[in-house]
Amino acid sequence: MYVTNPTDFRQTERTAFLGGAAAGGESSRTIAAGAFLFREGDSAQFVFEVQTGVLRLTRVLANGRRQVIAFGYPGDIVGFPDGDVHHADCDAITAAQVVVHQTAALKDARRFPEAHQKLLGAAIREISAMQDHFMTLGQKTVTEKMASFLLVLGDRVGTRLGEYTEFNLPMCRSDIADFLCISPETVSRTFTQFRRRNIIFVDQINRVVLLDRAQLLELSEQD
Amino acid sequence: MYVTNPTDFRQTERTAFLGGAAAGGESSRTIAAGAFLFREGDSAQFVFEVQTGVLRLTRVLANGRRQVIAFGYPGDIVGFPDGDVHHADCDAITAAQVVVHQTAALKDARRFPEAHQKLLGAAIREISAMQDHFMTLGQKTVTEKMASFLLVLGDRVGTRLGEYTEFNLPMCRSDIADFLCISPETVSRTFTQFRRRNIIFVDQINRVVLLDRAQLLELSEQD
DNA sequence: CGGGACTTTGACACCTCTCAACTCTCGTGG
DNA sequence: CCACGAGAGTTGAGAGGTGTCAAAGTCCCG
Repeated sequence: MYVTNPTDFRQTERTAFLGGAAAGGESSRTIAAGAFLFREGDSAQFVFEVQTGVLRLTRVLANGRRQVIAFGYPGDIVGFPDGDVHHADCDAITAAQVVVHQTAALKDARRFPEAHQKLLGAAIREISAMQDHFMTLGQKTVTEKMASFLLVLGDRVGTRLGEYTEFNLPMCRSDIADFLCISPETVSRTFTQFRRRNIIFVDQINRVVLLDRAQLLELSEQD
Repeated sequence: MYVTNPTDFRQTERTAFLGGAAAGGESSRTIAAGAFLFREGDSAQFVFEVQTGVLRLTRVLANGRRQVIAFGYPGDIVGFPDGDVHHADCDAITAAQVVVHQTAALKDARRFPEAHQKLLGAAIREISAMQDHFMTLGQKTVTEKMASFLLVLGDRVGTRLGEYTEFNLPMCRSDIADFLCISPETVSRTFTQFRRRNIIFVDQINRVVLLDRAQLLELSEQD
């Protein structure tokens, strides 16, 4: 999950990544909240398709600064290897279920054309989404980043409440901060600012209602 | 080409992307300096492997802000589509030669297992490099970004001059700025700072000699 | 009720951007 | 051969957004 223009995700394939056929030896797996799916440096034997729950991909710089590279929502693929190892940590923000797929399929298009095909599709969509995320990280102000983030989540996981959209924020403020490359304090300040302007409503700390989608859209691309 | 830890590129496959066999209908093509290979919105019929020269991938935000997503150096693949279209502009900074490969191969693993295989490999390496670039954009100061950038270029395209490394910077200052998400003035100031500290030597405006690689390395990861 | 983690809020500093002027390079044309 | 202009790069001054540090508030859970 990257912060992109909301429209981008409408093209995204949401169907189960692996069909019924055992194309490469997939199986299912459950991860408890807080548990790690893999860690940086682990041998990359599998890639994972998120079915339920939310995952978190992170990397840590030598000096301790942390980057949240992506959130893994249902439909996302996580675990594309760097060579033969994972080069990010992946843990579960909420309890999650994933489909496990052997990376062997990555290396043998002849034996697993079906799985291979879909993995390449997923990889290309990932590249596309990451390029969008570059725009967000590099060219946007804090307000624009937060507005984009809320819009994307609303579109991907929101439920309609009349003319409003409501959704959960399972990740903590500092996860959002490290994802958008800003400080947790600034995340908090921006939430407050949005609340004061009646753009969002936050009843519980991780439950958000988008009250004014139009204004959010404007804020997400303002000059 | 992304700004990553120099070590990452040693793993990168440098061999020609397409073997001798006509696996998907490739051909070669020359691009003049300044000419466009494709533009955002163009139907994505081909992906390209850079053989010689340097390409530039850019996107423009609605308000005119520009992001240089990547530089395409020999060995890089550019043009992974977003759906059926390109979602970035690509033009040549210097005259360049590319191998043209039909995107049909992206969609048919059965007919083009060889090409498909290599494309997936390239895509996965691309994802890996982009994740590194996130670290650079989000977590690094201007000095760290510039130091990382110079180190990567030195490793990828530098020639040894005794204990020094020399290379060309075919892109202009504002390209570097838009790639690293900083202002051109700041790029210039950082060059000056590096020159004054005898870390680099700049004889012509786009010819750089790394005098003190150790210090650059330190600057690229300082806390 | 107490402790701890997370969040919010405030004050302040500083890094980087913006704006502006100046310099340098290079190509053109008198 | 020199003057000129255009574009890129450099340098400086000032402003502002965001980070840092610190303290207070909130929530959850034992």
